[in-house]
Amino acid sequence: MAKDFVTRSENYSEWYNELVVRADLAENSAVRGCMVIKPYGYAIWEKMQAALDKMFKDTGHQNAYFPLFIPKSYFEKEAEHVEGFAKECAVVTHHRLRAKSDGTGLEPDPDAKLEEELIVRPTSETIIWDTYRGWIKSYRDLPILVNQWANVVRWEMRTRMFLRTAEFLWQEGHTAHETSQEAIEETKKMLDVYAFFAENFMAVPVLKGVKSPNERFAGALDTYCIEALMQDGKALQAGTSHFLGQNFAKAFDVKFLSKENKLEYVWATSWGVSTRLMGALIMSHSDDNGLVLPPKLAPIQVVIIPISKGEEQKAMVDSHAEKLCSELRAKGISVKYDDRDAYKPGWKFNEYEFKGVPVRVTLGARDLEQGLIEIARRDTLTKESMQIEGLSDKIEKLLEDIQENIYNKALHFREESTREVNSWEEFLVEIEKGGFLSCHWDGTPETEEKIKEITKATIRCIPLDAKEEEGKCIFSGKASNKRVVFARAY
RNA sequence: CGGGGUGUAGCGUAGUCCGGUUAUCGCGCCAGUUUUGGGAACUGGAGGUCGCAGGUUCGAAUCCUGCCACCCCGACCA
Repeated sequence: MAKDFVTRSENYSEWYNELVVRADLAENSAVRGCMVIKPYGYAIWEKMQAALDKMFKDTGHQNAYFPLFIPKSYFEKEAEHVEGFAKECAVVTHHRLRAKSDGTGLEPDPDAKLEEELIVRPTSETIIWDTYRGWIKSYRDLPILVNQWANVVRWEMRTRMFLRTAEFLWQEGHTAHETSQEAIEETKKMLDVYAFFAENFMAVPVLKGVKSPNERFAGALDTYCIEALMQDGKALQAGTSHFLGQNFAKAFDVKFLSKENKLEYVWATSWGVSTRLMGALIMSHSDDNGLVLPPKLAPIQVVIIPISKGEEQKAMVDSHAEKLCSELRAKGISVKYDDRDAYKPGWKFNEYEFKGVPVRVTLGARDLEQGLIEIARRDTLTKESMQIEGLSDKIEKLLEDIQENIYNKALHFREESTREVNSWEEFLVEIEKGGFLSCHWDGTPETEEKIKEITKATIRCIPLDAKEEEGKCIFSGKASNKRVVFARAY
């Protein structure tokens, strides 16, 4: 049991904050709203990046890099876009500091004021579309399929590590196409990539859908999203893929000559996932004993802990450990042998349990004399004695089992937290219990806005697989032909 | 940005109302010895601008003023 660790039921948000720090994932920095991602947390992010990056490249995308700074005037070119982001921009006004006249420190040098302020990018559509104008002249230049791994800044009022920080890491794909249809296909394709990643790597089941107009990205015609459900019953938007139409092409005058020799505006998409995925990962699987990681993203998949008395036993345990490590590494499994003398086995058990290492192997001199070892799995907290022969094969299989088990557990939770609601009275009761509520909605922003005002619940998405069904809006009673998903969200 | 709360060692804290020796205790840290199957024990030791800046006072962690940071609840959001 984790000592002095608050439980989820006692205080969910305190549980989350403490978990992030105690599992050594990240800590608050001296800079307001910005966190330090620590090596263990960053290692998880690197595994996420590697898997996503491969999928982007397998679907034909290339990486590139655009400037951190964007001239202010670029934001003025797309009206909806600027309205969405203006309130949370960091602005660079000077390029030099000088000593204050009273000797108390530094101040921006008035002589070094920028003629035009630079915005620290909150997202890169504007600078990228300004650049694309120079790249695109003909249909032969299309499509452009580019992704960028970067940091962005959004000056948020209230921040929480991984879920909402003023600076965060992400990737943003920006593609340019000849036709509307091709751009929409790209938007959906990348949504599928995200959903596949969430479910198969993170072991987090997600709902694929389209945002209602209220929740749409600033400047998009359609925003597709994946929505996950956290253990406290709140929804988390885990990734978005936008169909931008010709909005940015028009704002930045990006045209191409078609096969028919007609000058046309380019069709665009953008899509992104961020370090917020770390928050989704943490909140989906972890328990009152600490972090639980899916094997596919765990920096350490197997930890080996030795127990011995005296030099002779230690040598024997060491040699078994060495053999097991090399067998596991040959299978591409990341393994750590923790033979530090400074900590006792019990201490290490708790340490790795808290950090979510999927499999623990205890190599004890007493067991080894009988050819046995002990395997503990983090997801179920169960232990089992096994014969040492063929151990690496069993561990390989076990890692697959754990990956599947935590996905199924999360899926089961989501299914049991998703229910159909057919009346306003019922909605008011059910929304308090958390989870996804599948309801009829009249399709108007006014209704959505009122429901949000009264209950804090928003439409998370209109599921892509929603079936046609006659019904009445839970709020207005007007006709509706499909159900949408409501929830309170992060 | 509005409402509420909190700042004392790396972390958690006592002391603050009612100013007065060398700022309390636990964890952690360092050294040594004994230990090792679910967070080891003993002995010794290091570590403090009491959030910051002013002020009142013989004397301030304690009283006053201003500022800053963080947490919770709202509005906003990947």
